[in-house]
Amino acid sequence: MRAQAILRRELEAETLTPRGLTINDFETLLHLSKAEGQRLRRTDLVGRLMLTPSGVTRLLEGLNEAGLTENHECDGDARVTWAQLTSAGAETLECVGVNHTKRLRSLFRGTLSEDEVAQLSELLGRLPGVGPGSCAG
Amino acid sequence: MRAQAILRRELEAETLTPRGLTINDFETLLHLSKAEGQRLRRTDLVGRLMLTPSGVTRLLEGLNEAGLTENHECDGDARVTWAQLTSAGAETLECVGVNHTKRLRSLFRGTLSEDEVAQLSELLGRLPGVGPGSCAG
DNA sequence: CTAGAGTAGTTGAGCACTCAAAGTTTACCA
DNA sequence: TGGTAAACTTTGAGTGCTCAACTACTCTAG
Repeated sequence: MRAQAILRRELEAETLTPRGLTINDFETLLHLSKAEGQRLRRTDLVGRLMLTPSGVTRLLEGLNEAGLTENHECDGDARVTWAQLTSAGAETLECVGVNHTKRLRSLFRGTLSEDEVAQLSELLGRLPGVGPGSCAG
Repeated sequence: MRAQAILRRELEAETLTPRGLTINDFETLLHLSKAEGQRLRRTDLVGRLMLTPSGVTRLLEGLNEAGLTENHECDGDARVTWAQLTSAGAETLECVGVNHTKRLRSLFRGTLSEDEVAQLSELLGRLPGVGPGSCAG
């Protein structure tokens, strides 16, 4: 638990904070960019980011304000509002993402081999309440 | 990173929150109980809990208020104030600790074998910025 | 013995999140 | 068809932490 806290902080400071982004901001952009139509419902993000619904509301608030995402109504279900990646969002994701994943990899390389990373990922993935694919590497 | 977040929340809700404790409260008590004289300096806790000095100040504020720890001056260095475990603190640690570690173990058992836990711990321990012994098992 | 650097700790402001409660829309079933 | 349960989301209040700036003490070198 502690390991993650410090690693997270380090990564965040490295490339994200200078652009005013948090890890969850970054991962939101990442998830959106991978999603069909580059958009996701709030509930989808709740699952993917492991936040509460209100947490997602606040997160998107900031992202919308920064122009990196947009709200879109859903025809057919007035309850849901899509979070849609804007071109500005895709752009900053590209800039940040390259540095971020580069930094991430370089942190793991040297201490952990390719196999060990896979092993770690497998073990972590088997922990209760945690499905696979919750890692943004 | 996500794995830890949800695991932490689950464990916290299980046995800690009912007593008004957070994970860090618990770990503070644990570290104090293991320390010589059952007391530690603020700086020691900064290292052990991976918090900032101000975080530790706030943490101890609550623990002191609850009567689980006490401040003690240090003869010989007026800068430091010890965080001292009280008997009430030791008592609640005992009550909570049993359930907490029991719950922790049962979460790991079934999904991870003894060897795998050791393996996971070893891999995690090699991550940069993370010394050994940062796990409160 | 004094100036500077270093160490220990606190404080105020702010942030990212949580919980509980609510509003709104949709689905299901008698 | 109407009523109730469920799904999706927001809001207000509160929490645990961080950062930056600060005070207070101690050590070391000249």
